[in-house]
Amino acid sequence: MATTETRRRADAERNIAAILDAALVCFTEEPQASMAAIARAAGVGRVTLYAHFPSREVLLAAVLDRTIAQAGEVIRAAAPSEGPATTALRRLLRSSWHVLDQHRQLFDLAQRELGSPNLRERHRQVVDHVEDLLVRGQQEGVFRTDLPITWLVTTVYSLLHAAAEDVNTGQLRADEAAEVLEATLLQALESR
Amino acid sequence: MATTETRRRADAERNIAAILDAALVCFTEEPQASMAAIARAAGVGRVTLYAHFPSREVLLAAVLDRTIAQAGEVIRAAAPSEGPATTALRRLLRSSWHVLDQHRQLFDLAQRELGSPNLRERHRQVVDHVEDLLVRGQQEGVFRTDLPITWLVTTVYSLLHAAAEDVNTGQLRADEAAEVLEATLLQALESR
DNA sequence: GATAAGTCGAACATCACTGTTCGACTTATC
DNA sequence: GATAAGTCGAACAGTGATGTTCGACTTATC
Repeated sequence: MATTETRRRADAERNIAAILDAALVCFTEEPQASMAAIARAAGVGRVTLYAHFPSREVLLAAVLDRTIAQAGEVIRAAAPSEGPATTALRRLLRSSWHVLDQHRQLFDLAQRELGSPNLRERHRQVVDHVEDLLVRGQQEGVFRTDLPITWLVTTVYSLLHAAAEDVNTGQLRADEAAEVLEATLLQALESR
Repeated sequence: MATTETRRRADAERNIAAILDAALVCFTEEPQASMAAIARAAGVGRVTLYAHFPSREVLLAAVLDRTIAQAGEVIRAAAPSEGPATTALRRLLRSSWHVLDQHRQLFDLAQRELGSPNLRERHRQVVDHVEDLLVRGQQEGVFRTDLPITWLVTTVYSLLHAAAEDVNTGQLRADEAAEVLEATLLQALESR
């Protein structure tokens, strides 16, 4: 698939994966994480890190790409355009609140550090799935129409993120998160 | 009130106020704002900044203290323990969503940069007002009781912050914010 | 209008992070 | 088991932030 010139060795491949894993964790839990800290977390020398990702910017972009791809897959798997909007939203929350939150946090970071105009495109592709679902719910008459649609999207992402944070700080159990989110969001979005 | 040894000169007093104003803005819109940037924003030399606030840490603490005090006053002015819980929440949102958001953001920053155990106390004093109000609403039977109270508090702060951010990015007009927040929160919290 | 208080720019030391180079070493791969 | 690919520590230069010091200057205050 990705063979530029010579094939990569197996251990290099493993290290790259370890670095991306570690970088995702580091970036999301501490946005200013240094390259040294990421290398340490990945169990890899700093030089090796730079061998694969020539700059912090490149690494961040790589992590972002990978997370966007994952988010895309997870959303597609939840089939947000199938069945009634409420049950579709339920499915989406159950399967992907965590991935969507990572995506959101990385996007915030990338926007600050890369100041990206083209980035917005890729972000849209993920956000739009949620927006489409909400619009569909409005057309079905189950979601409220008295507020701007952008605000409804914001509401979903905002509570998603809040739940993820509460899980991180131990205020909420991970297995409760989807349930609590569902109960809160469905009622908040419901049409009267 | 605060005369340690000799009285401060009027221009010094003015500069301190300008610095605190500028620091609040800088910290909330860019958490890693440098001391040089803050000094520039305050229209003051870097040395003057250090003359009044010997370190970044001290400055942040001062900004935090001031914001907590403001938040306390604003909340007290909204009389959250008077009248029905729903109208009290309405009053609180109308008068103080902006201040409460600044408080939240500064608290996040302070928690990261100062790693504060004692800070939590001061934070509590502000958060508790919201929590008390929510508990009161539960007792009155108007707010839902099927979710952890901590999550309800999180919901309020999270949407507060989301609205503030949407105002910052121009997605929401400042004069709409309170209304939109009110519509979303009252429905999300409502008991069935 | 004298004096103390305050401001400010320039320059300094220190520190942490970024990214790079080197050379020795290890390990996958054929 | 030879070779190329990959790892790694040490050491380097560059940058940008934090605090500090100095000395000249301005400005409240009595």
